[in-house]
Amino acid sequence: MSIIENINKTFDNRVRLGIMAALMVNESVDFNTLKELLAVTDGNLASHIKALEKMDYILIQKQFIGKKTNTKYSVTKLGKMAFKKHIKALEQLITQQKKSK
Amino acid sequence: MSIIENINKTFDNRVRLGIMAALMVNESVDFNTLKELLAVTDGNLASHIKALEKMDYILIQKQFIGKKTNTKYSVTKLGKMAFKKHIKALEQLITQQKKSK
DNA sequence: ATTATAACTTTGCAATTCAAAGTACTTTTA
DNA sequence: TAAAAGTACTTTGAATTGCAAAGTTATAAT
Repeated sequence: MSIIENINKTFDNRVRLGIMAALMVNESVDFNTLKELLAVTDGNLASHIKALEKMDYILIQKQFIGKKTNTKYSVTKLGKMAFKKHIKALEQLITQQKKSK
Repeated sequence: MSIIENINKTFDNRVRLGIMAALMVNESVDFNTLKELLAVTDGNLASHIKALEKMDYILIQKQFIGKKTNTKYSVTKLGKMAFKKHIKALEQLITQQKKSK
């Protein structure tokens, strides 16, 4: 059993990690807020969002704010579990003990 | 200022993250131990090691154990700093507060 | 009617990742 | 002593990923 097998490949990327982190601490975050937060182009953001949605880690909700369209995202139960597992794996990785032998 | 700018791109990869983690808690680790620990092919490991060495994050030391060649690696001061900064950024990312407004 | 905003999709190139094969050198084994 | 095996790579090549830029659709403001 390798020490890195619990590290989720989906979260290898900084943008996806950032999206997930933002959604873990906020009930929902919209497209432009994420875009600003992560300093990425909209095409790039959209593609990472798509990747997370494909994994069923996040949920897309389209709405209107006044007369403007607004798309917001939230993390699913599965996404929460996956992210927590990832963080735990990172912690273990970092705090692992020296192995003797 | 983006919330992900302190996340080090070099550590986006699980293998490199694993190498660094192993070297942070062990004074040195040799090639075959890393290979086993991370469950990668030797070519793949060698290339990730090379990438870390190129950044001056790790140091290569060749020696003999008995009659066998043995290559071991250790983390440099720069590597330690970079890794710690990365971990700190991850922590901040995860524990960030809801921003109002 | 033109311009702007939102949230994309498409395109296409560049960088990354990885396994597999090849290499050089040494050592062990038959 | 010839063949096999181990160490630590390098090289090759193909697949995947990442990204910016441009294009798209639809509505809204001017």
